[in-house]
Amino acid sequence: MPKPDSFDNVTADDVAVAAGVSRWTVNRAFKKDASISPKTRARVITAAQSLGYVPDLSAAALASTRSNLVALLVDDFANPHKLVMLERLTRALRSRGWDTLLVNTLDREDTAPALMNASQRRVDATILIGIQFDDEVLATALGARRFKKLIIFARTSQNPNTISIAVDDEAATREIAHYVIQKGYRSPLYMAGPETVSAHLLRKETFATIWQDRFGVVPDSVSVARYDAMLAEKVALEALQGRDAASLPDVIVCENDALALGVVDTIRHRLGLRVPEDIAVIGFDDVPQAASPNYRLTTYRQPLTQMSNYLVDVLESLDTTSLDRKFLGAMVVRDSA
Amino acid sequence: MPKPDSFDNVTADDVAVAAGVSRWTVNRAFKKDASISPKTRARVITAAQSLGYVPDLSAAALASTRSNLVALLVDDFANPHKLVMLERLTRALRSRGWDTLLVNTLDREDTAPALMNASQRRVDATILIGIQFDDEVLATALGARRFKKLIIFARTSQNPNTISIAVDDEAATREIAHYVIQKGYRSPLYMAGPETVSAHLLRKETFATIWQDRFGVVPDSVSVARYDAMLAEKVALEALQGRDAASLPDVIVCENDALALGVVDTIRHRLGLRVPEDIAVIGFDDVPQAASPNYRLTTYRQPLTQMSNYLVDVLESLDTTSLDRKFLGAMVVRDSA
DNA sequence: ACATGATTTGCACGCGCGTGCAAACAGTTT
DNA sequence: AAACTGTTTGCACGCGCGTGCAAATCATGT
Repeated sequence: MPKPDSFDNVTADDVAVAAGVSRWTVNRAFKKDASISPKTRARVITAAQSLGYVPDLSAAALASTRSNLVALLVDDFANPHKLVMLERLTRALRSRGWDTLLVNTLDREDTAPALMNASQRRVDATILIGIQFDDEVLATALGARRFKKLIIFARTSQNPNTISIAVDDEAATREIAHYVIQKGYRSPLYMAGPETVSAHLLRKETFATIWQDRFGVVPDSVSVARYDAMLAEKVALEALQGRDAASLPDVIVCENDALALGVVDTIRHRLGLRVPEDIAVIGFDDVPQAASPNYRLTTYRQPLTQMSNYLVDVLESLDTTSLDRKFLGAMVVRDSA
Repeated sequence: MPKPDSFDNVTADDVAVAAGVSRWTVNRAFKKDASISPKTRARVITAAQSLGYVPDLSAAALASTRSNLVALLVDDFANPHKLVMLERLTRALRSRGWDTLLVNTLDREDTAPALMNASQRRVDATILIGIQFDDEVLATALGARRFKKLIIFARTSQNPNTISIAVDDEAATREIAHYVIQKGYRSPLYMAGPETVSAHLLRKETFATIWQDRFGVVPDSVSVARYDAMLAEKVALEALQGRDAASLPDVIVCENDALALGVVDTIRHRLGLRVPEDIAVIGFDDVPQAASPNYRLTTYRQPLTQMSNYLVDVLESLDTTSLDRKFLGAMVVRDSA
């Protein structure tokens, strides 16, 4: 049973004497594109392996201006899509040599401390994939110049000095709206998620605009305080129960799948109606469950892998500090609408 | 647009001159239980705030033997329970001052590099919540003495020099088995997940033993290569289709909810049968969807919050390097069995 | 063999803070 | 006022590596 103090610290110096080179040559051997001859590198690596040496990245971070570390600020854990995002992002980051600090933004008040926390670890960038941050906090963070890069992922931010990498909500919603119209639905209900101040999904507004342009009326809508299927169930029930068949919507367009799944459950199990025959449902994100034979949800898929890889590109570009990049996804038509 | 090089570095020295104290006093002011008078601490904090200073944790980690950082090695992202685990763990860790390095173990071969990677960041502990690591990798890691603590969370490991914090699988399975028996089911099918060498769920073995003791026969079982509802759907279909009613199981006991959800879908949508009338289903974990009106899954809930907090206790206890702690959960009876 | 240019190697200094101890200080007692 | 005790503050040194440049080495041509 090794005692904690027996934790050995093989440093580059140890490897240096073993390989008969200087300490700097040792570190060079572990650095891509470093000026070192293949022979010495091989010798150093061999010596390092026999000693069990690996470079200490936290010392490297201290000495240089880069850490190869990013902070990922997350909340909204009730949304199954978060798991997919986490997987895709960490995969892209790790496979290209970046480490990820996962920060659970505990509640709305914790956003500022969480940002601070990230900066204390010398991260090269802070990525926001939550929904709780607001303009004020963002502005403060940017004002303190503590962040090399502030990246808002999968949401659009109008904030300058901010990098946003997201799906083109307008184009996506246009596609959805046209599908709804083409399928002959005429009394839609839009179910939106929580309102965030600084980073936004333009879905609801876009849908409303398109609908109004076409039919002259603003479609009904409801809003759910969290992206949570169970909450969406409740809200949908409150919005729909007691209505007679004629006054029910013929389609419910949801801001994302988390909401849509709850809506489908309510339609079937609380209202005793059929999807899509009585009420159709459309989601957004194409979470894994959307494909289940139970839901067969018609939805819209974001190119998450592509977006994640682009994010790493941005990390590696030294100068980018402000950007608003949009990606096109694709509709996934199944049976729910 | 602030240039990257304008990234200011307020250090403790700057605060020291501003507050008229030494640099060490500044760092003490930010350290709990440090020997410093309330007055000077207040003065220092004020000066620090006006300068926008926060201690640099990566420098602190370099200078001391502790980093307040843990690595969390994850895979198995198809399992929705992972999201719950991530939330609970990061919440417990962060609210008690620990930061989390999220490492996506890309594939089985990546486990060793991932462990290495964690050690390069000077983490105080490495937590495994994935399922891909095997004995060999673990032994190597432990042999290299690069880890102060190796914690296996939500799985049991017989490996010495390892800390495992998990639910008591035997007790849980016993409870489930007794429920099955008491409800009158007599031809169960056990659906197990992938076999992992080093950390194990004792569920299947326990269930089989209990059943055999009671009825003298080993229950049928199938195994699914990943905790993935879609894959479970397929495996269940292959196992069940073509059988006549008499030879179908009356209950399918699943190693966890990820599998159980897929099984329910198959029973209903591929076989056209009812749950629980034709075939009952039992899961494990109580993932959020298990409560949906669509599934109403009977399952077993692990005390994740309690387990997470205990994990932090272990982190804070300096000497623990080997431990096997088990928690009791509770059955959640719904409609699926 | 010598000169030339290209490649490879070595090094002084600093990144920001922790450790452990010694010096300074404050508060109390006689 | 001196002596004593406990608290608060200051400091030399080191954690392991990167930066940028100078020195050394190598490959090549004449």
